[in-house]
Amino acid sequence: MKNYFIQATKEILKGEGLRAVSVRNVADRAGYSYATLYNYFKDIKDLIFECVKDFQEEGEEFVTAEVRTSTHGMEKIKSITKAYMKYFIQYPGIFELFYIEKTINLVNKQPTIDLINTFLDRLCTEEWEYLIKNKILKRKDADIIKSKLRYLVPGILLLYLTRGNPATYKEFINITNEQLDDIIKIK
Amino acid sequence: MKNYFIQATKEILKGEGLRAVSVRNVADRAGYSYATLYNYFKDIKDLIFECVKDFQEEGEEFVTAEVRTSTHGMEKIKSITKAYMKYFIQYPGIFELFYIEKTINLVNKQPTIDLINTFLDRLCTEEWEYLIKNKILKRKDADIIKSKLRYLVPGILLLYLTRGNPATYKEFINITNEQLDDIIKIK
DNA sequence: TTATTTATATTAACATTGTTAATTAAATAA
DNA sequence: TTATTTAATTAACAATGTTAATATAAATAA
Repeated sequence: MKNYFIQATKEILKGEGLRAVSVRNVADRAGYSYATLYNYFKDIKDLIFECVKDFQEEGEEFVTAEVRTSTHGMEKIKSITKAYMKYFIQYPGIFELFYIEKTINLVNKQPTIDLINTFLDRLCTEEWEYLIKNKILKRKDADIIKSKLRYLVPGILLLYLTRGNPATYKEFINITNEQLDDIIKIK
Repeated sequence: MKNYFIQATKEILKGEGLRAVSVRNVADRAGYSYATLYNYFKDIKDLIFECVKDFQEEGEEFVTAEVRTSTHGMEKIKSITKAYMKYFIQYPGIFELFYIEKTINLVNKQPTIDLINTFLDRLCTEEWEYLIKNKILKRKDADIIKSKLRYLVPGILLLYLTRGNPATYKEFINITNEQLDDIIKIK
């Protein structure tokens, strides 16, 4: 039941984006009245944030499919990161939801926020463990790179998606490659 | 005249933040009717974006004051960058305006957007020129560092301000220092 | 100075948002 | 079957942005 509303919200987020999500819009698509929604969600923000978990699973599948052919190594970290970014480029509404939308009750939704904050880290966990196990990298160095990616990746996405910087997708890809190569190369 | 509305908007942005800026709220504070506003601005977004230039000047003054005691060198680039970040931490509403608020008519406001995109670069221009002139750094290396800062800095601010990552201001400062030191050290 | 025109400001109104309270319909328990 | 509980809908309210019609102030022409 809750799920009808969540599915409808997800469709709108992926299609028209965050600003198109309204109580009435969601309810119409779900086939119920807008007031019914309040029997299942505290408010519209609550509903919107319920979508995060689903999108994480979807994003994980997307990334997994994209990097299937990559072989182990630092290059795979790079591939995962690029696939991660590609997912958000494909669905800017999901980027808004993950990184921009103000939560108001940040404390109330901490588990969801934590999920977002560790998303890329989790996608790479397996690969980091491989690299450390095979002595290609020390754990300490891995942590440094992780930390750099954690802030750089949303930064690039933010400027491209909300400020048109760089101006073209091609440049976006070039800059992404440059920056990732620089961070990821073993020193 | 236009200026009354802009001043009012700036006060609200600095105080209560972007979501508190409404046509009626601004007009009340400016001492005029809300409809009067439409004689001077196409819409509310237009008004909001008119504030950017003023905040840039204010931000520049803030940064200049903060780094007054710094001596020339890479450390000064770091100081400028930290002061830049401090300004946004002090006024999260200005960060929203600069990096988050969707413009809708992005093409229409390109000069303003360009202003934002080059803000930090411009604050550092003088110092970069000094470093290159004195052969402390090659222009090419300076450009690489500039590019890294351009994406990293908004990334750190975004995660801290909208996702509470890291959780405390102290950690935020530590991470900022770590990341800046790593980027800025001469290789 | 007075009348007319122009510029400016305000009021009223509408559509769209989120949210809540009152009402109706459906399902379950007696 | 009837009573009670649960779920869904309608109606209503306040706040938002925006526009059109009206009123007022300022400037200009007679």
